[in-house]
Amino acid sequence: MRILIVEDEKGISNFLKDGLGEESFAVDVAADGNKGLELSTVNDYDLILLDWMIPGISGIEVCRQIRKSNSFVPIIFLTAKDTVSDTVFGLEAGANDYIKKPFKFEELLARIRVQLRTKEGEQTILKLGNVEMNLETHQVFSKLREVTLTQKEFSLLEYLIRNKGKVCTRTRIIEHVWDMHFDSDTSVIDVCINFLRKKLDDGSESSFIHTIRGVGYIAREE
Amino acid sequence: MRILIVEDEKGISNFLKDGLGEESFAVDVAADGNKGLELSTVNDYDLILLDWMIPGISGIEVCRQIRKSNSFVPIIFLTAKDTVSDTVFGLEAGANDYIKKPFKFEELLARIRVQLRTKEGEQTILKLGNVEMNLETHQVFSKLREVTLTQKEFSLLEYLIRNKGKVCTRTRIIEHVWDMHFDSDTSVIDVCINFLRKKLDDGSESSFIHTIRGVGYIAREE
DNA sequence: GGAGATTTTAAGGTTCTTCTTAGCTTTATT
DNA sequence: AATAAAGCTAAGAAGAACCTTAAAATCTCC
Repeated sequence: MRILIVEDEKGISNFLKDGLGEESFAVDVAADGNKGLELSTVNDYDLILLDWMIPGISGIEVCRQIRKSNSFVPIIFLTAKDTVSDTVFGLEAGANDYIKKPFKFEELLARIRVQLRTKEGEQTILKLGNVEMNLETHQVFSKLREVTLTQKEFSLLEYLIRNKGKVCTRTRIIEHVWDMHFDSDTSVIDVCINFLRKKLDDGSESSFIHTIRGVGYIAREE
Repeated sequence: MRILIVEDEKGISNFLKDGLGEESFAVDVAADGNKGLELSTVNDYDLILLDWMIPGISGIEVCRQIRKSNSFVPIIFLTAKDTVSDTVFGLEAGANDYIKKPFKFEELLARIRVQLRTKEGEQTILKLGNVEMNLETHQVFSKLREVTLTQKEFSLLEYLIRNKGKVCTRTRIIEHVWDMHFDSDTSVIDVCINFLRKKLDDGSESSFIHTIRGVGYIAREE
């Protein structure tokens, strides 16, 4: 799960980044509106935390722009104000929720979970054949035995399983899991796939991650 | 499906070439305006990606020239700028769409698909007689039995089936399935057709890929 | 700041794809 | 029936893509 924080006050953004990191979200931070908008177009976030008052383009305008580009990513406003008109403005601009500063971290977390749940349809467990991954606890089981995966391995597996039955091209994988955009000459994917297969396959059996030569990989049952 | 990329930054053009290759497009690259214009007159592309700022003739001028020669090939501009006037200029010069750098690869892909009118969901499965190909999973079935094809075999089959009932001349096949650097005096097609027939036909029956002597091939039911 | 873990790079080996070649078969023409 | 042209097939060479491993670089957490 990947979250973008658009917030100029270093104190708050660090606090959020650390807190959310501990909850095992991948977190990016943008310190102003322009940067925030750019990151949100380039990357694929599961949720965006947007401060109302930021340098550059205002939060509300960032929100409007994102919606204009046909993205339905959940957006939660962080606002110091609490007037009715502001709230209305925010929701009209396409926000899903807002929280008034100062807030308790637990409360924010609860609201984030609400947004992600409606988006994911309560899906915290992904399954494919013998492999089961719990997104909340970050645990992975293969044939009921627990397997320890690193961050990268975990996201790669998550991407493959979310797209099970479809080919994941190398380019798509690099974009979604590594967040690289114009770097085609790398073999990180091969290595990471290698690790995954080693950790998840029980020796004899052939991998459920199939290679499609010249294209990419696909996760398939059976 | 064949695409021309006119782009001087090696990093970007390589990235695009690889990514589109994985989506089973045949891709040519031109590093400047003159080369781009030349290739576009010599070859028959299904779509052109045109960078705005390139050495030699500018992207916009290339676009104008192509249109002047009465070609209606879809053109998508890659642009770093985003002012209204630039967009207007581009569209006036005859572009069909434009995308602002930096962009997500999949967004570009979506726009390409729109131009080629092969929207996802509509055409992910191609059928002809007993043969069925799923473009998303890269799987091919013949009489319900799965068959493994290589990249080239896959693209060739795709081209034949997309044009089912029509004669595909050798020249067209070479142009659309292979990329440039090809002398006409080669028998790659024969060989590839041969493989396809072997893999897809169940022995006794005659192939659904018919040879038209002196012209090319045609895929026909029954 | 250092130890350990993670991630990336690099290189060699292996496998698979693609292309070429060449001899053979079919078809068309005289 | 002979000849030529076009296509078919098989086998092998060249090349690309992938796998594997190890070591280097980077990140994390005391």
